[in-house]
Amino acid sequence: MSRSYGQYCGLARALDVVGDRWNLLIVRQLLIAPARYRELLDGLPGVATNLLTDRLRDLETAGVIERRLAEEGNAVRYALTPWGAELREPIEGLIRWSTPLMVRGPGEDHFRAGWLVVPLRALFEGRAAPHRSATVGIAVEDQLFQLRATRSGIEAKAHDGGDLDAVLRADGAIVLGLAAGVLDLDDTPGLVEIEGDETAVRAVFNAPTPGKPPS
Amino acid sequence: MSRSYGQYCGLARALDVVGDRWNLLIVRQLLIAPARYRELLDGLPGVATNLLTDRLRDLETAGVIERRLAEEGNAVRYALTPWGAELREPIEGLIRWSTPLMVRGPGEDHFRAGWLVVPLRALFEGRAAPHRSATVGIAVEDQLFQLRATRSGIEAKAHDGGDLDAVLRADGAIVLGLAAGVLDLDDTPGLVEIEGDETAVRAVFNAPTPGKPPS
DNA sequence: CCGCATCCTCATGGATACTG
DNA sequence: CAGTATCCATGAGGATGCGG
Repeated sequence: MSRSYGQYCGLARALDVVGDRWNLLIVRQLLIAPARYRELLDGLPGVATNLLTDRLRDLETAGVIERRLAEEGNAVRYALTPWGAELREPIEGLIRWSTPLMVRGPGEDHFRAGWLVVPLRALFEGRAAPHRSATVGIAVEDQLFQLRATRSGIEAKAHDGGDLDAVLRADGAIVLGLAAGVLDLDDTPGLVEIEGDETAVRAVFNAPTPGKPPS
Repeated sequence: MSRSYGQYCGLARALDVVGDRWNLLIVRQLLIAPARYRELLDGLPGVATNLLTDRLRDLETAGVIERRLAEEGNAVRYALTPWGAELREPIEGLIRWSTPLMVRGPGEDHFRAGWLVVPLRALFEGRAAPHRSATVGIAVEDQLFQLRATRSGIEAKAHDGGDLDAVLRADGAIVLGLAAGVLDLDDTPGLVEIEGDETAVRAVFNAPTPGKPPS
């Protein structure tokens, strides 16, 4: 555990628990689904093994995550506690805030399709959708499309002006007409399954109240 | 600036900007009010002067804060940009999440009355109040009182069962019957003024959906 | 005084190799 | 597979200096 701020302030005490490097990204992975150690390593490109181990221990003793022993032999599975799962709200807030940082595209950054689960749930299931409209852009094989979620439903159009069929199915899956894949958002904690090349799907999110890009 | 996560994920890119130590606490201070360098030092007990300088530069180049030259001579004043001010939402989320960490009281931690501005605004002005009820406990000279904000107004009662007068005035100030002080929340970015001993006021917040304390 | 810049020490993070 | 152990680079924290 890192050094405490020593401040009687909710934000400071929250950061004492989840403010260390990698901690919130670990929570992001477990918001997608409970995972094994190896799955976490793969979903957190760049993390060192000793750091992941340290952070998992810290988060466990803090009560954010828990180790579950699968009935199958001795396999360990990490999952969020109910309190840890409540980090979804501030994490979704940070994701909405990050919009101006996403519009420049992925560049050389790593990408995992599973990362789409959290913002997609924020936009289509969360509180943002019923309250105010939101737009999600999905780039499929270098073409950019926009999905706009309003109270009346989901509209889709190509970024260049042409229209596109997109359906939010009754079972919660989003099917793009270009058949890039099926995003399955049915049950908590949510799991994305994408048919075809995983790296073919990129997403750019427009926040409900977008701020100014940092130039 | 610290090392980038190198992940095309909204949370990772947000943390590339505000994830470094002290960054979100600096934003907290500027959510209270624009401030001079010296005021920031006082509102961030424990920060080293070189770190504060570094972080202020990082946040400025990232577009989160800006330096304003007051017309009075050469005084520098730091303030949030519009984009930086949108960090209020995720910060309030983290503060709500931190409730189980606050109930154990301040202990040896530092305290500044100004820190109350952010959560109080979250509870009484923000989205939490109209949507669902919230309870704020304020400890005044070792006595604990609870303020409960509902759609119908503000109720107050002593923690031990006795009643207490508390008024949310039309001008936005909260006046406790015990005359501990007046919390003035009138205009953005909000300023707290407390009459009397600053350290006499402590606050414990109950989140709308409180999680389990970490034992 | 204010607003930093420099210096120093030590804890932490990162990459790689290794082990039960 | 699920971590440990090790080594090195970096960053945090405290003290002090310094120009305006």
